[in-house]
Amino acid sequence: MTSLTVATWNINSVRLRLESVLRFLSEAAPDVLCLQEIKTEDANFPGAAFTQAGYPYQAVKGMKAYNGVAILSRLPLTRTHTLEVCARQDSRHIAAEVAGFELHNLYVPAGGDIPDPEQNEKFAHKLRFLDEVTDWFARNRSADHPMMLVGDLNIAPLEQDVWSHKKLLDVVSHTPIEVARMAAWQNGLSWVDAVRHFVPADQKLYSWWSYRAKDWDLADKGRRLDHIWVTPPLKDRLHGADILRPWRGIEKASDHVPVLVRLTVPA
DNA sequence: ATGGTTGGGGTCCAA
Repeated sequence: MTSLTVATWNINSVRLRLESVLRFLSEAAPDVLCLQEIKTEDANFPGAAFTQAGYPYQAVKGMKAYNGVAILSRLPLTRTHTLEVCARQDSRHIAAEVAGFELHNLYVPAGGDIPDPEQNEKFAHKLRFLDEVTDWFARNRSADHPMMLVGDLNIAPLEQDVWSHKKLLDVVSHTPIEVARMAAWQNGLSWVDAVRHFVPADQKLYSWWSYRAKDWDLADKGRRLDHIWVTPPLKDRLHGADILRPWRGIEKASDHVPVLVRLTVPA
């Protein structure tokens, strides 16, 4: 058995932050990196730079200006596919087989500001998106299938996944309605929250801090929006997880930081 | 209670 590291990072423009991604690959040395919000068409994805950095296996689903996801890997990626959730071609999902399991990389819609699907079409879309992916996994996969699901899910489900549970109950990303949707999705295939597997639920954990704070680090009003889940066959192979807060403090930082897990895989 | 910042594309939308 050997160890595999899989990381996920909402990069908020892969072209603007290319040098940061390359430094992350060099310093954290993940075997696989899943990116969200690459904000570029496939033709402009800086794939050659990643190949040169030792990540020749790549799966990219981009679009102009918005969204976009990609998987970079040291190991071969096979059976790559994408889902068009809510019949929109908005590049929010890509999946591939790697190291003997199926890896899904997702960027869930943020959902706008008003936490009411009647008044806010973006929030309605977010809820439909969650229902549709839940249904897709229920129909097409089972809990005994070795899978990992990563990405910016734009929901902070636990009380200690936000800086103030009380103050954020009406804030999109932590409302009971979307937290319930996420629980249904997670319970459907008995997905295990791989980060909380190592960190007790009463301990604060954030992966995102707003750009709008005067001092993000001092105020520390974060939320855990970025997640890594595994199905039961991978659960006992997990041996570590990290949320890399220091990446929020670099020059021209993304508002999200990398999240990673380590697991053993057959040699 | 309000407005605060960022990215991409093109003089505004999404987060």
